[in-house]
Amino acid sequence: MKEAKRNALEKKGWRVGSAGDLLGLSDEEMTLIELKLVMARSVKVRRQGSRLSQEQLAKMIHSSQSRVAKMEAGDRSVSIELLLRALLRLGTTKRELARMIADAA
Amino acid sequence: MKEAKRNALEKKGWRVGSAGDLLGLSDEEMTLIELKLVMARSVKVRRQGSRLSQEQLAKMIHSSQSRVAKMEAGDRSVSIELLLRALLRLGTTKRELARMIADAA
DNA sequence: AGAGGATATGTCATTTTCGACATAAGTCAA
DNA sequence: TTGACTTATGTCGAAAATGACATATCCTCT
Repeated sequence: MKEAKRNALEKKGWRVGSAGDLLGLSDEEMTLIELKLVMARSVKVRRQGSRLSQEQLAKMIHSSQSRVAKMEAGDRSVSIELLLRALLRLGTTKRELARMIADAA
Repeated sequence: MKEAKRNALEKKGWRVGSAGDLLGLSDEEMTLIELKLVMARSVKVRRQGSRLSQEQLAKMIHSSQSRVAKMEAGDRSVSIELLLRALLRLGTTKRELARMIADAA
């Protein structure tokens, strides 16, 4: 993995290949991270496309502005469940979700 | 929703249409639940297809037999993340995951 | 410049999910 | 039947994720 990419991930709270973990993450873990990042980007694009503020989207999914911000930033503390909840609430179809996963990683 | 189906969900810990929640779950919440159940079934099928015990699969994903059992039972306490982890570890391709999501709900 | 709205970042108490363990309940061959 | 596996279910303290809140930063206006 490129150093710049690793640094970007670590900024978001991901621990990618720390000192004691010479080989880094497993393929499955990397796939999950990449999937989260794809979903995060999609949330942002879709929200902006719908001309909603983070605050408005937060209300729609019974969350908070700060959590939406973290979602879109790809923060490690955000679960796939919450990302899915947001995407579905933004009208993402199952077909689109499927495409998203197929494209991830 | 059919009463039998609701009862089956509640057995697994899901709260579907409790007394104070006359209208039941939102479409998005139902979709998430259905997705989890589809993934749960797939984990079981794939594990059995690979002739692995729950204990063996548990080790492969650094979890425990009881959690795998709960996964396959569609228990509410199991996250989509863990289900994804198991499916990926069982060799599920992104294409197959995509198909799974498109089929859900 | 300053005001107002949006977004980013950090923290915290509560809730959810976690692995682990014990144990019950199935399955099946000897 | 007995015994060895396997799976189901309940519980627990630990860890992760959550909504909420405060506050900082960033943009657009005027």
